Amino acid sequence: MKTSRLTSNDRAVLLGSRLFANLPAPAAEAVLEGATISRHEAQDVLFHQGDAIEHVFFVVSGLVRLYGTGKGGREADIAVFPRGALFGEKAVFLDQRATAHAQAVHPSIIAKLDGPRLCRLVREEADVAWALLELLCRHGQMTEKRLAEDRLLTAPQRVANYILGQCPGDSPAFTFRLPFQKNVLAGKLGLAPEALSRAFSTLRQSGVIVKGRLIEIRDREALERF
Amino acid sequence: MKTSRLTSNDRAVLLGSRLFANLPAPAAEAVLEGATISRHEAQDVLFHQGDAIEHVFFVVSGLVRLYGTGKGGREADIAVFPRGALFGEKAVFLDQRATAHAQAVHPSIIAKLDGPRLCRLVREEADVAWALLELLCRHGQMTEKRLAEDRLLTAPQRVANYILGQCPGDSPAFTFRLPFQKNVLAGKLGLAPEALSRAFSTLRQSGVIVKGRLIEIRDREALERF
DNA sequence: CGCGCGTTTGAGCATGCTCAACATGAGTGG
DNA sequence: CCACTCATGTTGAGCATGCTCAAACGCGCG
Repeated sequence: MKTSRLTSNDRAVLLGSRLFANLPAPAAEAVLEGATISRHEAQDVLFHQGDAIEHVFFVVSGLVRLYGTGKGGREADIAVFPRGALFGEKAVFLDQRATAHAQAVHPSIIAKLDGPRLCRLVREEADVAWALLELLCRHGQMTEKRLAEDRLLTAPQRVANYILGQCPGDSPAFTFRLPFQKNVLAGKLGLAPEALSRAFSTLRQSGVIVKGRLIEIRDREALERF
Repeated sequence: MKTSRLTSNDRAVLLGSRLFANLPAPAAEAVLEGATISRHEAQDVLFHQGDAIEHVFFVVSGLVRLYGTGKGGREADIAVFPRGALFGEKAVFLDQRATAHAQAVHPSIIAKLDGPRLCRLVREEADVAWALLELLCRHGQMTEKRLAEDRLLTAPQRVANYILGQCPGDSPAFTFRLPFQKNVLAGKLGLAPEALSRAFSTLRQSGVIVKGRLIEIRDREALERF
């Protein structure tokens, strides 16, 4: 892992992300001031539970998973962050240590925003505060939704749900490409890889065809009924 | 359910809660401006998934649970809010409809803060924005922690965890009273009531004695090992 | 006293995990 | 371009956990 300054491409990705979308340019620039970039190989651990966190992390490219650990080295994914996602902000704002581990799933470029500086900006710049408030609300809702899903849905239902979440508004049939290995999807859905595989098998009879990372849905209705 | 203005006792509870703890008096007053109070019987539904939400809710007294529903009327608790807790804020700030149902578990007094007004205050008053940001961070962390627990811990482990969370810092033995029925605890922990009962049975051999709502822990170490 | 709710206990069952074997596929080097 | 290799994905069998359904229990309250 090595650290450097932002390239102009990095800046473009950052400024184009949801967080910055509704932020006036000066405020956005202020947030980026002092940010650094680091590159990580797949499997690199960005931080461990209990680490002191001094930065808010932003995925410029790649994929990062946030996970907790239990007895015997068992791991459970809490969230998976694609390009454009922000994480680590809760620990920073609460001035706490990390409550989970973070690991790069793909080779990743990560922007690190200066934590204390961001805290100050939040207190001073209403626009920044509002942007982060919205972001936290969205994160919170995602997590709550996932919690409810875990408790309500079977494996095939969760997978069906995920697939429907990937598909555009109303088309009855469509195809898309998984943005990561099935491995990772299984973790995200709280399933063992074998369970995911079997869930896909089950869904085949509802018109879901899986070829590698390509998912083809023939009958949206059937999926929704699941 | 009937609606009225805040009593001075209501104000006291609100101003003493975590949200207002670090808020200067004028800002706190501004937040409370226009708030109303409503009383609810146990089992009353405050709102359903999909309802338009115009208020941020605050539990002055009683207990409220937030839950999602699945096929066949199955329910899964997302959170349980005791006195002093705030909820509904995510839907309000994102200007969305409710993503879950809320139901009074005990007879409850609920303060309703005017949503649009609060949004405006957040944008104008840095103190208010910061207070809500912290609150959202705490909520988010709780939810994430629960998600990880669900996926990592068995029923007895979750119960042991809950018990340890209720106990003061370091005492090796202690006793406390459940703040609600076992029923509700089961929901909060994502268990069927029967599973909770059996978990308590299991924990008996680790020095946990349950008499009605009274929980007595003889050996804290044994619980942590679980 | 008896009704009703909350809790406990029991038995059977479904879901998903573990472990292991096997298949597939991508990447590497000859 | 093929062969080899390692990682990834699939399939199978057995098992553990927790859910469902049903019945008994206990306690509070009319």
